[in-house]
Amino acid sequence: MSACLVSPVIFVIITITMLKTKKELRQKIAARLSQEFPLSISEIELTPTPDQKLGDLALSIAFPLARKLKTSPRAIAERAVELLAGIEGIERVEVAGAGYINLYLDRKKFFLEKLASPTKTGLAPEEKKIIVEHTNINPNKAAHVGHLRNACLGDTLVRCLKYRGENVEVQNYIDDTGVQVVDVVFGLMELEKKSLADLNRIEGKFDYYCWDLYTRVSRYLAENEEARNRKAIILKKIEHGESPEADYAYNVSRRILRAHLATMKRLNISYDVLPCESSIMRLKFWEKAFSRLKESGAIYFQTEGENAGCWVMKLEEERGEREKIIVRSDGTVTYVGKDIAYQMWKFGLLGQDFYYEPFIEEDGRPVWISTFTPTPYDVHFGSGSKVYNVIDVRQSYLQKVVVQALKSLGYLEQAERSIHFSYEMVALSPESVAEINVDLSEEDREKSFLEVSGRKGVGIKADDLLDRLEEKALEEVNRRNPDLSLEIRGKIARQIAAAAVRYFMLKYARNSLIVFDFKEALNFEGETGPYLQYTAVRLRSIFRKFQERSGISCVEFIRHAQPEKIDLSRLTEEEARDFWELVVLASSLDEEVARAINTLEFAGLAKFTFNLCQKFNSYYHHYPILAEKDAELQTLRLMTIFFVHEVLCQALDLMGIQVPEKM
RNA sequence: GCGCCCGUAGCUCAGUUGGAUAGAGCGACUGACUACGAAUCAGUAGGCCGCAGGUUCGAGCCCUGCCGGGCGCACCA
Repeated sequence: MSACLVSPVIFVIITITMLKTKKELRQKIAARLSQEFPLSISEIELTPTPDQKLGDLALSIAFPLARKLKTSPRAIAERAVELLAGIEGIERVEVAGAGYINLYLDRKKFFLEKLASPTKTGLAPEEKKIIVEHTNINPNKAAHVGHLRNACLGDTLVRCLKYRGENVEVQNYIDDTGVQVVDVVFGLMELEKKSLADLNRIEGKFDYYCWDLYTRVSRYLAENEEARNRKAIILKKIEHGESPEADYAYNVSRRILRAHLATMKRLNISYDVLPCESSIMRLKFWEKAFSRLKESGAIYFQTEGENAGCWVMKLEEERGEREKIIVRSDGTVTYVGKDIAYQMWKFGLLGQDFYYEPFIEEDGRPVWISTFTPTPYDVHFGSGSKVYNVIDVRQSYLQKVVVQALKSLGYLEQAERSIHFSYEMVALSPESVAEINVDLSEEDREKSFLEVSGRKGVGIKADDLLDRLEEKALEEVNRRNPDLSLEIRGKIARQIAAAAVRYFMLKYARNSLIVFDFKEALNFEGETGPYLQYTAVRLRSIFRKFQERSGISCVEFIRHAQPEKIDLSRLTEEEARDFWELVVLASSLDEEVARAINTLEFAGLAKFTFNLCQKFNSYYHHYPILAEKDAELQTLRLMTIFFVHEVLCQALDLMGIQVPEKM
């Protein structure tokens, strides 16, 4: 809530005990109805009505009951209405249509309760410690838009979990010894003949430099078979920490990692710890996991067929003979194997931890990186009770293998609590590809969208996108607020650019493939991040002007207003409707967050925030606030938009969107 | 071939676990700034919810079969 203008706590005194949650209401309803009907609380579902005229909440239990009891739904609904009379906080109950039971809330009570604590009412933590792993970009090239989707989803999950009160640890796994890094090392050593000292003399954006080098190496390796053997030797040396190859890998991966962290910082995304694959290898996490997997029979040695000489695993619920190779015939472990060891460590099942040292400092707090040699720092990570892995849908099969390994080892609970937060990939529209100067094959040219490929250099770099957004935002800010200092204008432009990206990545359901298009991503109007920011800025502008004109802050003013004097019947029918719609919508943030976490669907949270802004903008357009002469009306409207503002700020914060001071 | 996902307005997408009259944004067309900020608002047009069956009081949502598209099924990560 630090992003907000005012404190969320207002001291409105409410004498009557209020209905805290929908759950309580359901319990009360169940208690009443079960006197006469065969019902349990799980069957009591309160859904919003399609129209405010039909009340606020609807029960449709009369339909299934009518079937069971062989009477008409209408008759049941009528009896139910009698039974439900006089529940606290419910003004009245009515039958509608063929047998819907509609509840009308006591508006004044409801509003005052919400105003007293605008955010954070019903949610409570459910886990001891939650680990969220996201971003995980190979440290061999610049971050691209696909990575942004991962990081935005992951970071929003983190923020929502923290809002629920969870203890969350954010991990960003660094595959610093994998083949992708090796490719770049190969390019530097073999193609460019650069010494380690030369590396440090490379000017400009190092991640961009490697982006190009990586595609060159990929092409070279595809064309030169003998070179692949030389690359394999480099890979082995890096895994065993031999000089100078390992030094190259270290140098490249750390430098690019810094670039990635800087990119994510532009989006207000940060991490607690950076576990490295090099640490997993050198501390022999895998060996430990391997012996356990062998003992339990989770994996077995294949002696015949095409997988002869490999350690393999089978997926339980899979038919057929398909085996997943965990250890190759040359004795080296595959990526999945390392991932199994890593997942075990996350749950604290290895009985061993990394060593850590500070890598960079963000907001006065160190971001720790794992090491394989002892350090003087007494910090520990891992040992979560629940783990979310944010990885795109293409890795579903491998994630299943990891979970299967936990199951086979007897860690059923941990297997149950290993959540693959999967989402569809980001592809590129032909128009966007045309802007980045890559030569495409005939085949690719035919497609309606193109998959991002680091190897081919097909991708929109995250920093390029952010730069373009900032540039465009700055133009707008310069035009609208020319009197602000250059520094402030720059800051606002950066905030707008970040909001545009974050909202863009969130507004699509996770199963929806995003075909990235510059025209859409660069839009600041309509359903976009800047629209949300603009709404919040206007709200604050009203509060600021209120204070300038009245000499008292909005919070103070509301604190001294006497709630019992609020008279909703003074509103016209139209205003009463608009007021109530706004209040009911704003009151559902908790539900939205709970749903987002449960379904891992953050598009709903994004749409909720957007709808709230739309409703507010419309309300604001219709009803004067500062210009309102009637003091009572003004107070009520001020209270209303104050409540909306609190909720809006909280929602924006959950999406990592900041509110600029001006726009 | 097997597995997972997706087909909703011209375009891009929502649709709260099966509820009442299918919603937004963009684009198109009309209107509204001597300002509580027009990055806004008010309005118009635009739909066999891929097709065909089924389940039931009720289906965009569940089941089956087609049609069309995407992804995965590496001793790559």
